[in-house]
Amino acid sequence: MSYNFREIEAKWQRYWAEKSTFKAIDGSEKEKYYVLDMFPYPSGAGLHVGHPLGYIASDIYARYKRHKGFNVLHPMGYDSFGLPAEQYAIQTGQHPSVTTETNIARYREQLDKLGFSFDWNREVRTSDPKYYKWTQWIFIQLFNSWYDKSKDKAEEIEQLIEIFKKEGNVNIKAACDEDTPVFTAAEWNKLNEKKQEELLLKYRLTYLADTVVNWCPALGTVLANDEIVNGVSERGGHPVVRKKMTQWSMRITAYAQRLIDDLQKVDWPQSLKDAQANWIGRSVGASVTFNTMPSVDNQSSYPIEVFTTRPDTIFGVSFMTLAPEHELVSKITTQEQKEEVESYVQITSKRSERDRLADVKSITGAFTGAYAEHPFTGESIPIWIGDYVLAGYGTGAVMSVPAGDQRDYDFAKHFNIPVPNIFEGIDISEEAFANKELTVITNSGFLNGLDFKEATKKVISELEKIGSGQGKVNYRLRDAVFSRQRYWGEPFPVYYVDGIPKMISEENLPLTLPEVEKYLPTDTGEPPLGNASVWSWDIKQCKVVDNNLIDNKTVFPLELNTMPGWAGSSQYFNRYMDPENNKEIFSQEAINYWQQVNLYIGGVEHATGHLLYSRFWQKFMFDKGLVPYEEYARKLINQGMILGTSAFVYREEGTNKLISKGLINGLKVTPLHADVSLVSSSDELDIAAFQKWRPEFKDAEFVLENGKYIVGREVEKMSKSKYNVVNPDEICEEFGADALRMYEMFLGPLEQAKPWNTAGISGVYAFLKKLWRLYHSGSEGSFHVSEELPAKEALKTLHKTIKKVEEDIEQFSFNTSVATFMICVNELSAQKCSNKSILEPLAILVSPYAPHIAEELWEKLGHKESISTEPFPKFEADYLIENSKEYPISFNGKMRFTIELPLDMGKEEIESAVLAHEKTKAQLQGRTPKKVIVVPGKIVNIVG
RNA sequence: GCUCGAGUGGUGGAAUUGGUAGACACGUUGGACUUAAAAUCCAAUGGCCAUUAUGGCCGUGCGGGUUCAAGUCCCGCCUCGAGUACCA
Repeated sequence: MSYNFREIEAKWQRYWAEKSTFKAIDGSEKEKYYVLDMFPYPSGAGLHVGHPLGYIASDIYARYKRHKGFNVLHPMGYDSFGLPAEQYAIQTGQHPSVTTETNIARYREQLDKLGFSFDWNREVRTSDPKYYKWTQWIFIQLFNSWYDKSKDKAEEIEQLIEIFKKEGNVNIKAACDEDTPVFTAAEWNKLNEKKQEELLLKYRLTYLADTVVNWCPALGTVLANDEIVNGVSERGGHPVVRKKMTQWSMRITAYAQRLIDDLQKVDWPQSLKDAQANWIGRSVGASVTFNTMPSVDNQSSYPIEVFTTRPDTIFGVSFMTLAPEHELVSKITTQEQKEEVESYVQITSKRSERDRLADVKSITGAFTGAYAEHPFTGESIPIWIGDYVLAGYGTGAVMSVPAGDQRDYDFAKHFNIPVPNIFEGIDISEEAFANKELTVITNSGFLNGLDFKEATKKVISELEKIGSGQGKVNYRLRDAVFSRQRYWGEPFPVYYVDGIPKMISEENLPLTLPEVEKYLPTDTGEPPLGNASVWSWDIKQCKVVDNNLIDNKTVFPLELNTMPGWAGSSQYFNRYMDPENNKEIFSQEAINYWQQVNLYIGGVEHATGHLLYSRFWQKFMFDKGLVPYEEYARKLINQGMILGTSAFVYREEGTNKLISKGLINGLKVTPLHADVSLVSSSDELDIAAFQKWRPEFKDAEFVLENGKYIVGREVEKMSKSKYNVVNPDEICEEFGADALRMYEMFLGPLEQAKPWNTAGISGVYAFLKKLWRLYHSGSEGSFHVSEELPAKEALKTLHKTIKKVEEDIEQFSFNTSVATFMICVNELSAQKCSNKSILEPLAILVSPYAPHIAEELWEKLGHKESISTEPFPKFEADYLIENSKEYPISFNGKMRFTIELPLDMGKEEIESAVLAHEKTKAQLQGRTPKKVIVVPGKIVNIVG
């Protein structure tokens, strides 16, 4: 009987599905363990071999944990809202839900072939109304909350209203809009409802605001910062422009500090934590207000607020710079400078973001003609505008200290502005001195002689005294724009009364996505939902619930934007705990049992997107008392990308000749991608198949070497457009899912990017066949195990393997455990081992990696139940005959000797041997011997 | 520029965290079985030198250092990759 993986794999996949083998039990007596994968967006291209890498790793770990006696939750679902299905709809008219359904079916089929132990009963889809009901629900909770900075916690908006009624907002410390006015209780109570609502919007955790957004005309939508790469859209590479729009935003900045601090609570890769901390970009400094000086043109004085990390250098200010977009620019510019300033503002606004980024070197700016008063010296400081100051960071204005900042220095030199030196003993004739640790301040009034720390402290207290500033922490992180002008996303549960947003009542959720005629913006430029005709009907239904606000006659407009891609993915991990619940987002029993994700595996590309937003939502839910942990994923691993090995043919320029790689020798050639499936493992191109694939080369001349056309190779990202995609289905067909699973693990460390090479799979395939043969040592390869007691040697091999495999899995070194299995099977084969007491535990060991073959062997060993919850074999050190170890000791590279001794003994032996050696050596060198100290198991230390 | 990370055979990668570098696998070469191929099995495989078996020297990006002992630790470079970018 040979290893027929096709039959075996189909059989066990059917068995698992029928018996619901991997169903996670809510509230089981067993200890819980939650293993989560980042759920995929079901794209039309299907899976390539790179996609399942993380899923295989998590599956191995989940299966291992089941063997270790845990009640494992290992769910899967789909992030099924998204742009590609919508774009396909625009092109073809096919409803995105149909496209999505088809793609999901294909994904499911591909996933099933790989033998994952997912609990499919818990599947979620973000585009399913039963699911997005709860995405909308969270949105409402955010809308009804504000952030109390004094408690560092989200609170009910009702509570805020009560405070406003009693004492206004003077005592409130909240995360709110910058432009929130101060008001008293009396003033609040006098306001009409609309005005009150407008003020409340400045406090709500999700709010409507005019924001400058990244507008992508080609995609017809707004993009978040993390959806833009190098100034163009991540998807499609279209240009992006800045545009002002009214949008929903999420007040994630309220949580900036907690998002940084709590990184300490999680076991995540340091690089990912760094990326998040950088993205949030905390900087400590002060906010300082400079007042403009009244002039002939301008009698009034305006305050200009700046943020600086170097308040200690305030006496070195020789000018101020505003971003060209700063709102004060038009107000303070003098008649004389008007023309120059306006033309400069014109030029900079025309420059695209991309140009601005590309051109960092050239220094541009214009003088406004206005001056500000220095808060301490009273000197007049010229106010400039320059595009090196960004409107979007801090206050869009800086106090320029050329002595301490290189950009200010360059600007000053370029425009002949003085550069006062405020650093003792530092030469600033060539460049600015930005190292704050290494100097003391001088020429700075009351700050003279102080270092950075002391001066900063002192200046802040002085600023506070004169009311011109205070210490401040600034974050790079912006509030997250939450509106998208798309069809295929969650509708907002929002309607408008007199321009004021209202939430649809919770019992009326979900507000389902309506049908539309076309998926493009309306003729009047409204988002695609504006095309829906059935929404007014929906609204009338709402009256049943919201009868105070909606009657049969009045139709209130609904929000026409939809939510962004990250909305649905910010809560799915908790929803898996209780996915069918239609009354609550999840029951308290479910969340209290499953608590949080123990292991989360996914790609690092979500570092500043999904992984940040979902932490924010979790913290909010924690504040609301809905979840027991402030962080939802205790441990996270980023699996590395599997890269493709692209193949190239080389066309000689200006000809239709394709030159074999070895014959290029300086010829001018254009490399062209060739589909990797047309190339043999020895890099030979199948010319006939290639011509069929690319009819334009039907008449091309192929210049061969040794009768072959040899392609060039290059490692690139695996992608359809590079024709280097390897399909897992084909691998499964040829070698089986078990071989694919083991090979993906064998390729290299989980977290590292590594190139795919199909040829290498023969090694693990041969291993599986050898493993099979180990259990089929009977005549003609029939199944045979012996009941005899195993040889010592075999026991040693087994226990060595148990130890290593367990250690490897715990450390996620799956690649080395595959090697361990190979060694194990080779040794057992050589020993002609067929003992049941060896082969039974071996099947369990292999089972997380190659579950199908393990189940089959387990059944043949006479077991009726699935192998999946069999206890993991116990390692017993006694079986390792290897209870002594050789300690090599070499001195000077010349003398070399080895001591063999038991592991836990032999201190004296080592000591005396080393001592003897040391004595000889000391004698040779004519000195007294050093003391020799031997640490058991840790070899030797010599102390002088 | 800044912040992380990595450089080991022809290739992917091991190395008990300071203790015999190159496990395991691919590839290559030779052999067995076969009419042949596939499959399978065996042997060799870092480089150089020597050879009658035994051996010798060099070797983990480069240059220093610590140590009896360095791929591993320290200092200074080089190269590549990822993230971020006029962040005040």
